[in-house]
Amino acid sequence: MRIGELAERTATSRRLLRYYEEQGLIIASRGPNGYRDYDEAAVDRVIQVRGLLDAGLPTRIIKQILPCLDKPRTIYFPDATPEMIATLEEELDRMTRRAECLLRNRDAIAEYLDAVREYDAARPAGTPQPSSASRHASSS
Amino acid sequence: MRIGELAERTATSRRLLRYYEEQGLIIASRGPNGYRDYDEAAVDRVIQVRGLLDAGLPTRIIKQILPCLDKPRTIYFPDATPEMIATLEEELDRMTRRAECLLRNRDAIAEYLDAVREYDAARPAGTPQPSSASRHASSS
DNA sequence: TCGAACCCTCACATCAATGTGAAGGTCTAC
DNA sequence: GTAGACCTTCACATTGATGTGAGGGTTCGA
Repeated sequence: MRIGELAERTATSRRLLRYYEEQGLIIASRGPNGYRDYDEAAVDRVIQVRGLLDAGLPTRIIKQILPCLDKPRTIYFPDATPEMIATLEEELDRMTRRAECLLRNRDAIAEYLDAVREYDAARPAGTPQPSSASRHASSS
Repeated sequence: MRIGELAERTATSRRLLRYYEEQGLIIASRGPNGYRDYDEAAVDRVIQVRGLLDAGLPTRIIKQILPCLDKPRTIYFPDATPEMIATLEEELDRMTRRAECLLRNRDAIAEYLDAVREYDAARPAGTPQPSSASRHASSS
């Protein structure tokens, strides 16, 4: 498929696809006219890249870890340099911490929303609003 | 405490602290000389902001959700506009998806690392490396 | 054969999160 | 009272992920 289709199927701008290629995150063969040519797998690949990017990893890191994540359980240790293993371990850590933080804050938001919904349910439309509500007390 | 101490205690540059303040993420009172003056709670606050930032939320959003996350279970619904609730719900979703992606990829990396370690354990130093290993087959 | 809809590269613009440094005030200790 | 270590604001630089547009080729259908 050409870049336009890939862009549409991954909800990613052409510009970004070219950028990802430039960063070595995806590869494309070229037709005789110079047009990029992608295979089916590129769709998943792009989606994964976007996921990692959205998860906060920089392209530099994604490029390093991507080969280890190839879906068809390809175990190819040969080019796993110790340096790269170190990067992976580090990033694993960082991701875990990031996810924890994310979930912690997410739960806090969810809790808040629940409380708000309960409040709204108990006090349907038109109920007078207290101009300024309970202020906090204890620290940290 | 003054900005220097806060910077040290949160491992955040002074510049960034001023930036967060500019973005409305933290507040500081001022001494008679114009120096910023932070209370104990600022430390946690900054750490939380950094966490959210690291989790991928832009300052714009953090500013909106931060008041709902105040630790001492402060329930103050009055200023929870419907618009803000919507933002929260949206962000909640986004965070959940982000966390999922993060964990999915983290697990994939962990799995890979485990496999590598097993491989290394079975084949201690000096074992000949196959120049190029198994390539994948199935698609997607 | 013309126009629309693709594609290419190149390059500059933008935005958020940061760094860095200049020019200057304040506080403290010697 | 002066040096050093703080602080202030202002402003420009940078980096990574993107947008946008110019200038130009290709493909295809009317």
